[in-house]
Amino acid sequence: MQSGEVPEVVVLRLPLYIRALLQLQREGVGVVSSHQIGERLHMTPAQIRKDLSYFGKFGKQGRGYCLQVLLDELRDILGLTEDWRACLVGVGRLGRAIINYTGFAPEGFTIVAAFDSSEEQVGGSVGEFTVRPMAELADVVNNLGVTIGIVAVPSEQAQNVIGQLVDNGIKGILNYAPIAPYVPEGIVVRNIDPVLSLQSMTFYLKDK
Amino acid sequence: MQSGEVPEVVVLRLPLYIRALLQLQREGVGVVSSHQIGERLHMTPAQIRKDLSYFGKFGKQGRGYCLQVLLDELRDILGLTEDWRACLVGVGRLGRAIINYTGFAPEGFTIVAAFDSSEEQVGGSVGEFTVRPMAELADVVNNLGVTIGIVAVPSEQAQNVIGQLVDNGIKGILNYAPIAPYVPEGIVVRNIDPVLSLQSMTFYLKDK
DNA sequence: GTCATTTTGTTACACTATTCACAATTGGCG
DNA sequence: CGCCAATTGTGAATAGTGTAACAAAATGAC
Repeated sequence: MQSGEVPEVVVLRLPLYIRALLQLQREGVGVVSSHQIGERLHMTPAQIRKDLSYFGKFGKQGRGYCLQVLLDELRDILGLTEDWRACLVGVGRLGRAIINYTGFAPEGFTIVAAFDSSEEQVGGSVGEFTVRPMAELADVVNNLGVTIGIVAVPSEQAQNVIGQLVDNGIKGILNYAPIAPYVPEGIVVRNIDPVLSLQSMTFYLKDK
Repeated sequence: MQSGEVPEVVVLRLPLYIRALLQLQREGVGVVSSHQIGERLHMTPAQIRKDLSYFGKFGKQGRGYCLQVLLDELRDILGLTEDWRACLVGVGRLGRAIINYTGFAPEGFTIVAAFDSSEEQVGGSVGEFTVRPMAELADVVNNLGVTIGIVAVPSEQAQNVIGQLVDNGIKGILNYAPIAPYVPEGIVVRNIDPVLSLQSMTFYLKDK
């Protein structure tokens, strides 16, 4: 299956399906229908079936999907059987919160190094990490097998930092800075931006 | 202009335009073209013009947009001329990070109260706030003019907390818990979920 | 004042995404 | 065994989004 032929919207939904399946699994469900999944996620069953059909046939007519099989397939499709290593850049308030965030590890994402471009931070310790200078980026990428960079620096520095990450071989960027970064073709960016979310929310809240 | 006739994708992009305009303003630009905005955001000028056309005519042919006018118009469209008050529920690690986050205030979003459902947290202090019990929710909504709830509780509690917020008159939810919450018609939800972002990212990173 | 240049707002078109609807199966039950 | 109810996978229909292209208008040069 070539990534190119699967619409990105579909890929973005696959993790939701995994979530729903895990939830149902905890409740003891062993065989699951597109209808049940859709209920959890407030989506139509048709969309779920259509999305899955991009990757193969995983269900049985009249019956549904074997939960465990579908879960494994989805994890495989998304590459979640590997362990993914990330480095953090920026150990200010936000960066420290990200390092202490316990939601990444259970899903197979591990932060293995912390960087900062400010002299004052370098050498200090954050959680279990000693803060490294940006100069050690190449080392870390090559020796610790890091493929993902998490960016938590002020917006003025973010584009520059992202450039450095990419130049040193990072393939994916999780960007917490409020900018629309430029990256070369083939680099994957995901932006986390609660302010944007609030700013679009108010459109629907005003005049009420 | 009815909200109903403006596609949501368009509304989601408006805050980006504001961002780009602010950036250009800081650089001393006074008149701006859709091409310049598009450059900043890596979007086509046509899309920007089309999006703006849902709300009116703000530009001059041959010249572009008066930056300040367009900025004010966009802020008005999104309801960002008001000040928005939010309450936080959940003062664990994540909640504390959100309270200390400095990105909300400059954009007109203020957290005015902090809640927690655990007895141990209630009465304690977080930043400048004394943690309140959920029972005070109605009071706060009515007396402090809170319209937005920020949810930073464990996933098992999230749906329940969101239900309480909605029952007490909250209109918008910024949800940091990894669930797809159910809310009644008319309530606006935005989810912040970095794990989902990473899980869809790896689809494009694997096998490289 | 005229002309070349720029850039908007908008219409028409191409592309993408979602929903519908149904044949094909499956499993359970009497 | 044969029938009923459930549910998949998918092609066709519908709905939604983005892009291209252009007339109209504004500017500035000469």
